[in-house]
Amino acid sequence: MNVAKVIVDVPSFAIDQTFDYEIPDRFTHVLTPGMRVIVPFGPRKIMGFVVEITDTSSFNKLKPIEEVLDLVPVLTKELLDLGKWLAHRTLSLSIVALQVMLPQVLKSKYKKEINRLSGEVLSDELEDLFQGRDVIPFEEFEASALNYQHLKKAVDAGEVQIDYIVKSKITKKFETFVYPKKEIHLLEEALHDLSQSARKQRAIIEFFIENPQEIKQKSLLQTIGTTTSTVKALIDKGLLDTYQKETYRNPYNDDAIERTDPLPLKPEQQQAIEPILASIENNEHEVILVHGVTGSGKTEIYLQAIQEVIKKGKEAIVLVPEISLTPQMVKRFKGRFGRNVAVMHSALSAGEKFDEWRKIQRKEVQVVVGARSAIFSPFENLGIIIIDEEHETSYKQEDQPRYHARDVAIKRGMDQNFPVVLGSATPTLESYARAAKGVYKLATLTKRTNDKPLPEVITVDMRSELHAGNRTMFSRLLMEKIRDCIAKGEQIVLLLNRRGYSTFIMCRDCGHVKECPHCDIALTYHKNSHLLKCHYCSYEEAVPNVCPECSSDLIRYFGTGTQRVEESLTQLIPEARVIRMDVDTTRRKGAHEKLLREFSEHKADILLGTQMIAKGLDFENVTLVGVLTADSMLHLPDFRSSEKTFQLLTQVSGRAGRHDLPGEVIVQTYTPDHYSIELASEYNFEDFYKKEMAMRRAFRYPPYYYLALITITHENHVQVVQATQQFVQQLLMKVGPETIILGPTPSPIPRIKDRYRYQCMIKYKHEPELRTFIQEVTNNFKEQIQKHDLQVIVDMQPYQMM
DNA sequence: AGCACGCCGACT
DNA sequence: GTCGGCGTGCTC
Repeated sequence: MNVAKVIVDVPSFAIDQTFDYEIPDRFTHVLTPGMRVIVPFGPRKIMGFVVEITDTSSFNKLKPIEEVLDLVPVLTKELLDLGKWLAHRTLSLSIVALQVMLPQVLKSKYKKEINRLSGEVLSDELEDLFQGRDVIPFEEFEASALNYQHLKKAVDAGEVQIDYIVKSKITKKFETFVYPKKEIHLLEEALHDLSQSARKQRAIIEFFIENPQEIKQKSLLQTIGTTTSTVKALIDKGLLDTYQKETYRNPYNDDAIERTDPLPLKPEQQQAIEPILASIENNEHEVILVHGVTGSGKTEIYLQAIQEVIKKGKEAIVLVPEISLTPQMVKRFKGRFGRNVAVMHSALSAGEKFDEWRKIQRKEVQVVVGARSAIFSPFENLGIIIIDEEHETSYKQEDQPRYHARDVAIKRGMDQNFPVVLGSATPTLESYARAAKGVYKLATLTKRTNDKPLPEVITVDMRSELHAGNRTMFSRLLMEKIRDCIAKGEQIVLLLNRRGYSTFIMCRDCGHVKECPHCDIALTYHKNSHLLKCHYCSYEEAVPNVCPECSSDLIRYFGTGTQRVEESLTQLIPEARVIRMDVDTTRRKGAHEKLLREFSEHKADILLGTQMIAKGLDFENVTLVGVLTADSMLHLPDFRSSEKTFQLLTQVSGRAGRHDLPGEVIVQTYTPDHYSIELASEYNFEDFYKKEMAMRRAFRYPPYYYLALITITHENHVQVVQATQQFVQQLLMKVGPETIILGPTPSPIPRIKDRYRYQCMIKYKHEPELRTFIQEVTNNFKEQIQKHDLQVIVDMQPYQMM
């Protein structure tokens, strides 16, 4: 018998295994592993992935597969294996691991319908519900006053039947094409017969006599300057016809991008590319860390390495942090490889993502440039994976499956024998330490390609500003420099490092801070809507006029949102034209690019923004970069806070003076002596690395120790504390003596959406069975999880301590 | 997850 | 008696 092993779309602990199904004869020659199918599961129908095809099953009665959704597998053999590995690595459900590799539109939706069987007479109540229709959505029944018994009777009597529908969300895009239905000489004849007054119709016929091929209706109408009514008239006359053709959406207009040629490499670049080329040449897996200062030409190295890969007929994946932030980056790749590039990015619509994904699946491109999830691109002949800005935290997915794209890249590289290139001006300590140990190869670029020195960094101690009576957020030096700059017609980038801050409201009399009633976190004030919102649940409320605690009307708006900075900036320097970039001003699609374009066209003097302006931007005319609050991250409960501060300062400094004009950086801080700020201002990565490594060693953090974070949540405070305590105790009995388990402690946000959160942190050096142990202990809580709604969240390499 | 089944108290 | 609420167990 033909048997398919299927991972079904039920995200549950108890269902996390394959289920066997019989393959009906009509599918035997069609069905291969990696395809999606619809299978009966209990009383319902659901989607599942075929992971294996065999001829035996230990079950004696198998249900048949209902339907096959794909003609070509959506997951390759490699990706199926990768999914298995991913589920194990991140301790997540197989179905979740497989789903994450596919574009959103391939996920299924389920619907329940009540179908009336022909010829049957229903009860008056049911007739009312159907209102003459044959099928109604199940929700209509649920919303009605009828009870379930009533429906069941009708089902048992064979009057109606409940159908379970699997809906695939595929949205292919179609465009209308117009083509001549008659031969040219017949068209010429028709031209004679057409009335002289039908000028537009004549124009169209003349057009087709010139170019008798099909043409996109849209462009035809544009060139002629008419509307569909004209085309329709000609169709009615039998001269033309139209049809719908599937097309790709084109979010980036490739044709407008100018092609570029490889640039000659400088000696340092040449040295850096050697090991990469060697690894490509020998089909040998190798991780190469390219540590290069900003402007040292890392991208050109990537481009030329990819060129080599393409020459061998293989494919390349390039990961970049957040692509919409760097349209310049996309342009560089499209400029070199043209239509051979697919772009995968979170700002694309679901349909656009699907189109790009299909270009990869159909092998129409050899290069993918994309954000984190592009690491799962279904290439089958990979020759290289490049991760640019390797230190970026966005490569770690913060919900299930909690994977790090770097780990996935290295796994694919090892299995398929190709190099993985990690590039950064500020590598993570983990990667740099591995390079130092010789696990990775290290290539260092110390010179900028334009031979200009890195901009000078001046730190300003904001404490002495305060002592001198300056209570604004701008130091006197920064003000002076900004005015200078504007006077010279040069531009400024101002970074407000807002992480760790938010705008909240506080009563000045009693100190009361308005918090979310469902989460233990201060509500954030949104000026546009004049509402207080919670960033963790969807709660929002109006801003109170008086303090709810003490009825004082002295309510103060705290924190330093970009809006407030913008306001005080325009107060201090009225002539400054400011572009503000933050979540509020970039929410709309394309808003990002628009703001950046305006700035590059010098429609503003100052670009003010959060982290999103720190990366990858390149403006000729920017000579001054100001960091308003360099230390706002330092005090967060995060062992990486020094590293993140160092990285951010280095990145943002690289934004100044990239071209002919020399640049300058002003860093405002309350802790000018902190090593991450001091060393970043000297561009001294080596010393920072040594210093930070010593700290990590002392406090037993990565890269000396591995981490795992277990968070347990429940509505009841006492139960969470108890459960977490038991979890820690049970785990302690299993792990080795070297392993440290900290906790239980409340999570940094102790309550979200009315659920209390406790966590424990595991620090370990060598614990090969840890995953099994965690699974075993979690299993002991099975009952509490299934019956009492206890939640256990495991994060194997946490980046955020929440 | 989501569905059916079955037990139990409540209600006209 | 019948209705509906909730706990339990199962899904190839």
